Amino acid sequence: MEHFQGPLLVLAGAGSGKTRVLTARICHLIRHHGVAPHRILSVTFTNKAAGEMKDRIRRQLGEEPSGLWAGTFHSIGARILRRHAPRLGWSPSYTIYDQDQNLRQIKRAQEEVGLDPKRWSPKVFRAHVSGAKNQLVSPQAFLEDNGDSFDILLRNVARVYPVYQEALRNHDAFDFDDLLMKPVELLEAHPEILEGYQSRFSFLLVDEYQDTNRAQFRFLELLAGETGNLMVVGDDDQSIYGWRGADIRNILDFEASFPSARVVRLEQNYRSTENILEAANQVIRHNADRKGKNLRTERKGGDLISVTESSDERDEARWIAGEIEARMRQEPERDYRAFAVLYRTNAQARAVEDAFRGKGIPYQVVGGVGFYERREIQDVLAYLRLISNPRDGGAFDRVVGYPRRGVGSTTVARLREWAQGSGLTLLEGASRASEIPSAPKAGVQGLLGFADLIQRYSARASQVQVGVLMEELVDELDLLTLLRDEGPDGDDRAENVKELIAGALDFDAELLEEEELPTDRFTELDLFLQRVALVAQVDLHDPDADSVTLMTLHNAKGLEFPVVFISGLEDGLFPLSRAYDDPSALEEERRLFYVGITRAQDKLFLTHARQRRRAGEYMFGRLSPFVETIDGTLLEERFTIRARKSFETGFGAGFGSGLGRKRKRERVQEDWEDAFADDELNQDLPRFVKGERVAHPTFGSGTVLEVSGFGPDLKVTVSFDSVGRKKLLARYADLEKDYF
DNA sequence: CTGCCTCGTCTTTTT
DNA sequence: GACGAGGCAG
Repeated sequence: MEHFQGPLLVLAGAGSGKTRVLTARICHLIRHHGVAPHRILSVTFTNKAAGEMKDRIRRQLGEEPSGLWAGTFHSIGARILRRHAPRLGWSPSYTIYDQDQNLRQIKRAQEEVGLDPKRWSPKVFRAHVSGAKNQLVSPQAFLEDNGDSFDILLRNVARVYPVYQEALRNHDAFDFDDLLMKPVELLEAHPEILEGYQSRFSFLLVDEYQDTNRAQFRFLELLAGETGNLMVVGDDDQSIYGWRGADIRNILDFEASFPSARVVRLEQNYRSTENILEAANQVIRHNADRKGKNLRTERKGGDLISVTESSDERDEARWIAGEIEARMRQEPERDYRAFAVLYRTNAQARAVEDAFRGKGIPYQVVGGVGFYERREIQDVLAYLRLISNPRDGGAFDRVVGYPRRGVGSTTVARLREWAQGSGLTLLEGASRASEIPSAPKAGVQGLLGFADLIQRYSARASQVQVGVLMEELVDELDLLTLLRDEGPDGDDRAENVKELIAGALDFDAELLEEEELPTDRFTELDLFLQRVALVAQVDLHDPDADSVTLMTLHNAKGLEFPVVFISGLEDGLFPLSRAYDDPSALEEERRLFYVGITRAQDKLFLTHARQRRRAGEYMFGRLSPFVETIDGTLLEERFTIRARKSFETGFGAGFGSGLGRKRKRERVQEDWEDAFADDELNQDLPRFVKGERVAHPTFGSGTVLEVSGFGPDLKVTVSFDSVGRKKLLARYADLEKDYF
C-alpha cells in the first residue's frame, strides 16, 4: 500500500495487523520520504501500545526516532498543557485528578450548591459533567443550554458543573476529561500556538479510531489543518467505549468529514482459526450500525467452540481451572501465558482467582482495584501531590489527618472557613494556623507541623530524585510501621508502599528530555506524578510472565491469546440487562462480545452459570442470547459435573441452554452422580467405582483399579495413563470424574 | 479527637 | 460482600 499525503481511513478488522500498518507507515515516511521523526504524531490507545510501537520503529530503522511524539490522547494533551497551562489559568505543575479524586470534588461542589449527595448520586453528576466535557461543552455553555431545562437533574448538573470546574482551577488540577478538552480550548483560543503545532506535526496517525470522542476528533481536526495528513486506523465493529463519550460516528462519517479521504479495508485476519472467525462474523452481523465487512483467514477449520454450562460461578471457575490444567498436561510445550480468562465485570475475577489459587495456577489480574488505587498508595501519592502542588486541596484533605496528628474534622472545617474568607489555600492557612479563630489547640499544633513538613519536602523535591524523596518521607512519617500494625493486611500494605518506592527509584529523569520541557521548571516529582496519573491498568500487564491473564473484555482490546475463556455468558450479565433499554447499548455489548471472540487464536471457550452471586444475592440466568447467534455446527456443548447433576435432578429445569444439540451422557453412572450431589455442603466423599475413568490435578487421567476402606479412610488405586499406578487417599486426592 | 460499630448502597465497562 | 458514612462511647 502506498499513500503519502491526505486523509486516509484504514478499516482494519480484528487481527488484521493494524499496528503493523501504522508502524510500517511511520518507518516509510521517515526512510523513503525523508520526514523527520519529530514531525510525526502518533496516537495510540494505551501508553504501552505507544511504547511497543516506538520499539518496533527503532528496530526497523536501526535508530532512535527521536522527537517522535507517541502516546495516548490523554498523555499528549497533558504534555501540551504542561507547556501552556498558564494561558488557561493553571500552573505548569498542575495536578491530574483521577476518578476517585474528581468524585470527591463533585461531591464537594454538590454540597456547596446545596444538593445532598445522598439524594443526588455524585456518580450521576460526574457522568454528566464528563459527558459534557467530551462534547466540548463548557460550564457556561452547559448552564445556558440546561439552566432552565424541564429536567431537574440537568438543571442541577448545570449548577454543579461550574462550581466543580472552578474548584479544579483553584486546586490547580485537571481531570481526565480536561486533558482532552483543555488542549482544544487552548488551540482554538490561541491561533499562534495552533500554528506552531500544525507546522510541527505534518503527519498524524491514530490507532483505535473507533473509540475517539468529539473532543478527540476536534483535536485531530485542528492539528491536521489544511494539509490533512491524517491517517486513522480503526474497526467500527470494535467500538466499545460509547459510554465514555466515544462516538462511533467519527469512524462511520470519516469520509464526510474529510471528503478527499481514501479508504482502505483490511479484511484478512492473521490471528484466529476459521471457526472462531466465523462465529465472530455471525455474531456481529446482527448489528445494524456498521460499515459491514467479513473477515477471512487462511487457518481453515480449527477446534469447535466449547460452550460449558456450570451450576454457579465457583463451579464455572473450577471448571476453567481444570480445563487449563488438562491442557497443560496434554500439551507440555504450552505455558500459562497462552491462556486468558475474560469477563464482563471486574467482580467476576474473584471466583476465578480463588479457583486458580486452589489449584496452584499462576495468574495475573489486570484491572479491578489497581495498584495505584490502593488506599496506602493513594495516601503516599497524595503527600507527593501536595508537595508538588501546594494548591491541591484534594490531596490536603486526604493526608492532613493521616497519620494522626490531632487534626480532625472540626479543625479542618474551621481552617477551610477561615482560609476561604482570607483567600488562602488550605496549606497556607495551615502554616498560619494560630490565627484561625476558635480552632482546637491540638489541631493548631498539628496543622503547623503538617505545613512545615510539606514545605520542607517541597524544597527537597528540587534537590533529590523522586524515589529518594519518597523514601525520606515514608521514613519520617514512619508509614511502614504504621501500616504493619494495622492488622492482617498491614504487611501487604507496607509491601505495596515499598514497591511504589522501588518503582520511583527506577523512574529516571531521561524523560525530562523526551518530554521536551524546560528542565528548570519541573522537578522529577512533577513528571513522576503525571506519569503515574496516566498509566492504564493494561499498561501494567506483563505478557511475558508465565501466568494466566484475567481481565475484563474492555481491557482485552488489542490483545491476543492462543486460548481464551469468556466467562459469565448469561443473559443479564452479558449482555447486561440494562443494555436492553437502548438498542445502541445492546449493539455495543455485542461488539464487546465480538472483541472477546476475536482475541482467541486457537481455541475459544464460552462458559455460563445457572446461578451466580451478584452484589450479595443469587441471580439466575439462562444462556446469553449472544451465544445463540452462533451456528450450532461451530459449537460443542459441555457441562460441568455439578451442572449436569443438578440438571438431571430437575433443579435446573428451564435453565437448559437450548442449543438443541444432543448431550453426551452415555458414561454417566447414577451411583457416582449421587455422590457428587453437592460436594461442598455434603461431607460424604465421592464414591468411586472400579473401572471408571477419573482425572487427578497432577497425575492426569486414569482408570480406577481398586477401592478400599470407608469414610475418611477411603482409598482408591488408580492406573494413570501417564504416571502409572498410584494408591490415593480419596479425601485428599481431589479426584474428578473424567467423562469426556 | 479517635476508634469502633451498624447500616445502606452498590457492580458495568476506563483514561 | 465491601466500603463509606454516620452515630456513639471513651
